[in-house]
Amino acid sequence: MPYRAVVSGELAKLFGVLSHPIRIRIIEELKREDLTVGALKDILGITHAAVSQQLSVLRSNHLVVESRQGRNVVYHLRNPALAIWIMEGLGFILPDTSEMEKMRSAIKDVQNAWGSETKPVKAIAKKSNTKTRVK
Amino acid sequence: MPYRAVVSGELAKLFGVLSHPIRIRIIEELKREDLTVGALKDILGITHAAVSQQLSVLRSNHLVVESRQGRNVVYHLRNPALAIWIMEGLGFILPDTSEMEKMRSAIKDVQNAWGSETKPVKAIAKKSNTKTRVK
DNA sequence: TCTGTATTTGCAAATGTTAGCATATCTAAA
DNA sequence: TTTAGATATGCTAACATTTGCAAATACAGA
Repeated sequence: MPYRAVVSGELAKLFGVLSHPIRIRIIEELKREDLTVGALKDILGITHAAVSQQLSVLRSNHLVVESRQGRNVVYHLRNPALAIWIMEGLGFILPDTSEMEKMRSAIKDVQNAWGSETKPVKAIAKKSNTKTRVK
Repeated sequence: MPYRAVVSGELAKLFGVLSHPIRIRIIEELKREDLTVGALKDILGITHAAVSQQLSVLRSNHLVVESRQGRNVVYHLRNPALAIWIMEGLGFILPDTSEMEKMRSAIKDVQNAWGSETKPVKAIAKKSNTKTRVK
């Protein structure tokens, strides 16, 4: 039954794609509304190259989909449920005791924020760091 | 509102912990039953050092808990719901067209396997390779 | 229509950092 | 001493980040 190895490998790859704060942030923002590279650059406060590069990772792994709109490229989540699933992962985080309370309140804030900011099923909307290691 | 950065960082760290096939496999096996390092070594077919190393990553991130039993060390999931949540991530995997069908059936197999092998909800019980890159 | 320019995005290379593996050594319990 | 685990070290490969440049498009002017 080698399928276990295959599937755990695919899952690991998915988790690898998500193991970057900027990519998490991008997904978080795309849950609210479809955005261009420029808009994400402003929201996240990073260079366009950084945004584009992280988007290319998400794109090549089919988590986001692009669609050109004139000179802009608008990105949206292929499966919006992804953002919800990601947020559920908060339940498995056990913060360090030092940062415990800060994290607890932060998690609650985000849970509230994500809960209220429901993405309007919308049409063609148009406007507008850190490193993470394991050991 | 810097909490977004804090939380996305914590989430990214969690995903980083899970971005390794062996660690996924370990969680998968620990969902069925608590296991020792030696047992995991046999099941996964890797060296005890490799098992111990990956367990230390899981342990330092509070995903698994150890308990000595004589000369053995038994590991179990801190929160068994973690395994279920991980499996839900399969829904966001879009396999390459080449491997499409193989993956589809593999995913179904695993979903079935995980579905049936339910770990007894038990109380305070006390008993008893590949690399993954993103781009 | 054609041309030049600014805007937006993608892509590639260079550099620094880190994870994973294999091997070996070390510690704890019986 | 033996068995089960944990940890340290060196090597390799992959990742993150920045910088620069190329491609595509829109728009203004002739």
